Amino acid sequence: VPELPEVELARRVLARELEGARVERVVVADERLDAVALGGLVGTRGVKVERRGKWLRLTFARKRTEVFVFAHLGMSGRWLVADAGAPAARHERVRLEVARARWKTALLYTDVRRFGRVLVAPADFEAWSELGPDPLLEGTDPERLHAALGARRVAIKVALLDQRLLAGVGNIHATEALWRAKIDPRSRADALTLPDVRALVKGIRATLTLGLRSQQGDEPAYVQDGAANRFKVYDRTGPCPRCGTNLVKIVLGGRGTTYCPGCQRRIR
DNA sequence: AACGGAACCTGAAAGC
DNA sequence: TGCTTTCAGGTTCCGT
Repeated sequence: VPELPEVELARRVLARELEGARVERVVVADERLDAVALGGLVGTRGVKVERRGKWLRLTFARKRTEVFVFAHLGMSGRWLVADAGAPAARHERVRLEVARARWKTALLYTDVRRFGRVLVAPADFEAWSELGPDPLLEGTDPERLHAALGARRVAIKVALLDQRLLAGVGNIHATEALWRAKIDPRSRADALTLPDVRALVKGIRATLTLGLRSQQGDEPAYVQDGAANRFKVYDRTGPCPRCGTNLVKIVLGGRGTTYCPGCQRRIR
C-alpha cells in the first residue's frame, strides 16, 4: 500500500512517539518475525527514526550501544498509535509499548498480507545500504540517472521500480511521473535522452511532493479509503485529464500500468 | 549482470 | 445467493 509519502508519514509518527521514550514491553505475534531479537529492545531508549526510500531505520540505545530495527511496510503494513494496554488491533504483528515521563503509548505494527518486515539488523543491513538516492532526501541527479538507465533495456516503468536505481518510487508514483513527463511507460529505459530524464525527474519530484502534501494527521490517505482519487491517471479510466484521449491500462513487469496513448510519447 | 516470471500472503471486489 | 477469479501502492528468488 505504501510508497514514499506514506512511509514518510509513518516515520514522522514513529519519531514523535519513539524518540526519547523507553521501551517497556514488546509483543510479537508473527512466527516469521524474530521475537527474541525484538524482545531484546525492552529497556532501550528510542533515539531516532530515519527513512530511506520505503525503508525505516529505528535506532535504539542501551547505555552506549546502539540497536537498529529496519522496518518495511510491504503491501499492507501500517503503524498505529494506541493507548498502552489497548486490545490487539486486527492483523497486529508487533507491539512496542513505550513510556516517556509518565506518558505511555503503544505502537502497533499491523500487516494483513505479511509482506512487510520488522527486523533487528546491523546499520549496514544490505537492503538498506544498497538503496539508490532518495528523491526527496538527496534529490535525483538527472545525469547520473540517465547514465544508469543506459544499462537497462527494460521498460522505463520497470526500471523506475528498481530501488537500487532510485529509492521510494513505487507503482503509483512511477505511473504518475511518466504521465507528467509525457513518456510512454513501455519506452525502453536506455532510449531516454537526458532531456527525457530531466522531465522524468521533475515528474517524480512533483508527484511525490504532492503525495506528501496530501498526508494529513496520523493516518495515511489511500485511494480505497473512500477519499477521492488524488492521482492524475493511477486507478482511473476514461479521458486523459490533459488531452482527453481515453486512458489505457496494461501490465508491465507484472504491475498494472495506466497511461495515455494520446500524449505520452513512445521513445525508441 | 540483467531479465521475465513465479513466489510469498490475505481479503475485497468483480465476474459468473 | 453462492462460488470462482482477479486484483492490490512490494520485494525476493530462481532459472535463463
